[in-house]
Amino acid sequence: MCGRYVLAGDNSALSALGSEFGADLDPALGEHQFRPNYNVAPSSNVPVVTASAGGRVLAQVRWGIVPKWSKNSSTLLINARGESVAEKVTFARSFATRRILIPASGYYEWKRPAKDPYFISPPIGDSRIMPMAGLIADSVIDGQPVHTCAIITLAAAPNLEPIHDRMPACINSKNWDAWLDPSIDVQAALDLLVARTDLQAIPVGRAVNSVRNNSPVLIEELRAAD
DNA sequence: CCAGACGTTGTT
DNA sequence: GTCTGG
DNA sequence: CCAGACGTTGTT
DNA sequence: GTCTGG
Repeated sequence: MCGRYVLAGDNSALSALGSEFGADLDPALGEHQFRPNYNVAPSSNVPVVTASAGGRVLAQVRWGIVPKWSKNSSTLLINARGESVAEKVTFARSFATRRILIPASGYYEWKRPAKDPYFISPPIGDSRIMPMAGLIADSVIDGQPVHTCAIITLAAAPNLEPIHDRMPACINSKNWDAWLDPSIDVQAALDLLVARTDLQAIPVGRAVNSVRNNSPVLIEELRAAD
């Protein structure tokens, strides 16, 4: 699954990324500054690329959908299974019309049973960004309407399976346009979900466990003693 | 008809 | 709210 | 996802 | 054990 990830880019990097996606910064963000985040956790606000009337926008939404039927806000849907996302009542409408890309440099996984943490990312030299497939929903949190998102997951690629059996779905860059287009067929959108086979996993230190820790050190490969 | 799930992951 | 299970 | 609180009254 | 916070 994907319950913690990394977005190393700062404001300028994300602006550059924005142009890569053909996206402008959401005017609603004002002078908002994006900072590199080596420990992105559920319930935090994350940058996402969405389609908008005028083209595409790099906006900020809260990670974790709180379903409308949920009385408290403790039900956080941070992932949606690609195998069923188009059918589940909770996700179907969002999947059909509100697909997004969630920029990431890589993500963390905790290998059971010891919960050894790993950082999983594109190979060195490859594009430093790995946009994950996601969707947006409208939630109500503390009585306020909030845009929230979830990351779509698939069965893990064979090389990652020893660590965990799920992984975030990605979209080939040539298909970003189609993915973000709310008018394409649901089946066509499903067909764009990819379980990348070229990601690399490296063991990292347990410092990543605590979200209070947030620095590039977290994604350095663990050597010798833990 | 009403009750209870509705989501994911991991664990039992 | 809406669907499924009993 | 994991970490850390989870409780009250009164005192500093 | 379970909930909240990050």
